[in-house]
Amino acid sequence: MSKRKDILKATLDLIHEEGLQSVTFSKIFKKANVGSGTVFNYFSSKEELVNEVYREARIHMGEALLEGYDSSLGLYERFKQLQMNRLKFGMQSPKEYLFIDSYSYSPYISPELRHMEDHSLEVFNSVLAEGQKQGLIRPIDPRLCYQIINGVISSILKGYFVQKYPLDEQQIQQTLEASWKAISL
Amino acid sequence: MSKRKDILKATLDLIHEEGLQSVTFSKIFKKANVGSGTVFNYFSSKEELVNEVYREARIHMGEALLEGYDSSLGLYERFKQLQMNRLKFGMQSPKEYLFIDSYSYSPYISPELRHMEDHSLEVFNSVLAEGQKQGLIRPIDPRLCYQIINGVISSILKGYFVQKYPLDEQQIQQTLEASWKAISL
Amino acid sequence: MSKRKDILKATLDLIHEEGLQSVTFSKIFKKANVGSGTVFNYFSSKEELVNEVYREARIHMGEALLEGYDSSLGLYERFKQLQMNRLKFGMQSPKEYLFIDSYSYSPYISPELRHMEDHSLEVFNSVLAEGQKQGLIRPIDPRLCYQIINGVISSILKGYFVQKYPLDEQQIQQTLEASWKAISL
Amino acid sequence: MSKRKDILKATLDLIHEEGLQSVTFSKIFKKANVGSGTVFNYFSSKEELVNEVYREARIHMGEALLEGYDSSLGLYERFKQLQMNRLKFGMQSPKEYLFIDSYSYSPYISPELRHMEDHSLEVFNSVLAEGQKQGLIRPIDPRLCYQIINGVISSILKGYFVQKYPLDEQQIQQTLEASWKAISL
DNA sequence: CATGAATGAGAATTCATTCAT
DNA sequence: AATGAATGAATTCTCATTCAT
Repeated sequence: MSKRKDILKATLDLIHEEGLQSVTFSKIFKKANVGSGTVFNYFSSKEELVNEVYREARIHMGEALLEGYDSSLGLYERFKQLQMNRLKFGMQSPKEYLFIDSYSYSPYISPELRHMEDHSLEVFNSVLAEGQKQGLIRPIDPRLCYQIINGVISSILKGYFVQKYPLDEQQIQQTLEASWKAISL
Repeated sequence: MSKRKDILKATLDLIHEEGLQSVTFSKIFKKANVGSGTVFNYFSSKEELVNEVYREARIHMGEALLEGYDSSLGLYERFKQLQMNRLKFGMQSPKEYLFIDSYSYSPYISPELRHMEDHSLEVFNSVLAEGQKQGLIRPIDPRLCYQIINGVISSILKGYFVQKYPLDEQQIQQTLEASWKAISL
Repeated sequence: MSKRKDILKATLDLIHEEGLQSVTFSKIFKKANVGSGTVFNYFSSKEELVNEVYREARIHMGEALLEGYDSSLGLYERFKQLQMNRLKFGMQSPKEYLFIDSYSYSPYISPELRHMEDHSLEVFNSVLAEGQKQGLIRPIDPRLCYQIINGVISSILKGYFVQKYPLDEQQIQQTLEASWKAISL
Repeated sequence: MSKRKDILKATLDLIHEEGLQSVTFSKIFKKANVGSGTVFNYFSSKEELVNEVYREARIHMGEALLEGYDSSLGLYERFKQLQMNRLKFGMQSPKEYLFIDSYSYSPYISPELRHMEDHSLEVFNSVLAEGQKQGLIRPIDPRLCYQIINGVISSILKGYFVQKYPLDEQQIQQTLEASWKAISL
């Protein structure tokens, strides 16, 4: 693995373990096993490094959300696939998921990055729009709609992360169903 | 206003504006208009100060959530009241709401505080339990259930905060309804 | 003596002893006997500190140049007084003199400072102008004229500083005379 | 041009533009368009590199000062030739001239280099000595004498470099004359 | 209580230098 | 020779905290 990747990984790990406010370069050097100067060959400052971690996490999540997505399936199937993908991504990549969830609205992340191109978002919106046209989904502002279903997954995952409860197959199904019921007619 | 309150307010404002990781005492002194030594007459360290901000925000929110709550009302009425209170609190006190939402799981906040007594939580749980007994709410793990309805409000508020959309009366109603549909039978 | 003065003095001493390129904050702290943070309460960066050293040296020299200057004296007397003052200042304050001489044209010193108000310069120019009007001084561009007489003193002092020769009364007189002859008719 | 020359040139340029204290290898690499390792094939350290720049500048100046010097000419002619050469060298090679002028007494330049063989100095001294013997030049300590005439040129050049004034033929003549009058009887 | 100058541990960053290719 | 990624010692600078007034 390249030094660059070592550094990005160590940074994400540290953010997850101790919170962004206590991540220092010194901790990053040690965790990534690189010399102190090395980081600065790749990232000109801590802010840039953290933003790059964010960018890569967003790309990773964007891909995961669309995995196995089949536009020829029925609307509800597609909805469930997308939601399931999000839930699974959160369960499998808790560090990335939490980092994105926590810092998407932080001033530390540059606005350009926050609004980076995101194909999965377009797919989500097209599903919601189609559902509303078909009369399956309630006629709510699509952005509101998106926040609702996203919020259900996000909140469930956070409870899971702090071990409030396990997330077995049944509870996963209940969660997906809840997010569907929340917006469907 | 007392110096103590000046300091707490300045701290919350700064956390909101720049994120906890960029809040320094020096910034707090200036914003609160107090001498640098003054803070230490009230708070023994930065961690204690931030935790106190958290504690007061939690107390404030706890009261707001139960405002006008009437246990003699019907179950759905009570549910709506609680959810409306949460949404309204978020809209009226965005700094406190966001701070609580963002840092409740941060290592910077002491575990005791995180689990501080919270009457509103008990009330929520009793409503959910009663709803499940009455067959109005689906038989899901109550903690899951709580996360779901909480997650809807939280997510809607975050979109509102970044001005994705306004929150007028109609959209508020849609949000509350969505949170109810998500868990009701 | 105030900490601020301690720092300025230590900085000037170090520049004189080792040259600007090897002056570090760490050396300044030790020499000035102050904590490392203290410097930054007074000067926001090394550049600012060095510029302040320059500014104070210029003020000091400006005062010294005009010491005992009497506008009612004859022209040659006044010329000699000014030149003597410069020579004496250099001999008595070699660190300040050399620093000004070496860095007045350095990019490290801000242009505003380089062109700071300087009453002594005006006095010099008025003496030169008057001398030219009276036909005592050759009609050369006054700025050229100023550089010539200044250059004689400066160069003599540098030789003196590296102990090429002593500067006793006779040599001082010869120097002053040389600078006069250089521009007089 | 060889890499070695590229490096020496880039170094001199940087010293001129930003001052020795701000010259870093990284800047040299970029300006000279060589890889970072390349410098160390030619110079074992930064100090050695800078000293080599100094040495070459001194050699260059030494040659320029004696250009067209004809020992069979009259004394004043020879004096003027030498002074003119110095002035012309400064005007044509401001970077080298200023570097020599500024750093000849810096601890960064090795003492051996500072006192390197310099035929032009001997020539100067012989002219001054002869002038004194002939009663054309005042009987001043020859080192003082040398500093005086050198100082006039140096100072005039510095004013010219910061564009205080142009140096056209008339002003050049005035400068040479001034340096002669300063020491002549 | 209120203040702010002083502090020094430690964090961010620079930069000369090495070394494998 | 030429390169440039990697290094870590040295440097600049920050910031929570103390303490005398």
